[in-house]
Amino acid sequence: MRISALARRTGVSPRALRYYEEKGLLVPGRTAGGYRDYTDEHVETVRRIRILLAAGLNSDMVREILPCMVDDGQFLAPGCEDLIATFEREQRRIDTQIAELHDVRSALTGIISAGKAFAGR
DNA sequence: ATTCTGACA
DNA sequence: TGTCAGCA
Repeated sequence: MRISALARRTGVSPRALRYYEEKGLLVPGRTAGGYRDYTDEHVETVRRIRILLAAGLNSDMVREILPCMVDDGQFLAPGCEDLIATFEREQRRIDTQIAELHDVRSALTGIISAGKAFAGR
């Protein structure tokens, strides 16, 4: 199928589909005329890409995890056990990010109270 | 009519 | 990501 068909079947825009290819996430075949040629398998791949992206992972990680996914990521494909370590690093990164957001939040709280004091004069 | 690549008031 | 250009 061509790009517009895959777009309809996945709800993903042709623009995004081409972007996934640019990032090496989705690799379609090419027709003699140079048009991208997708299969039913690609439909499933796009769904997985959406899930991973929605989880906050960047395209580099999606690229490595994609070949390790089975049944929408509930299980890991054999030979991908090493990804667990990567996921744990990801969790630690998220933890530090959460901590940073807490700091920004408190800073805003301070600014807000200062602003109210000013307006209250 | 549709897709492709490249680019961005 | 959208969108427009200039092709095929």
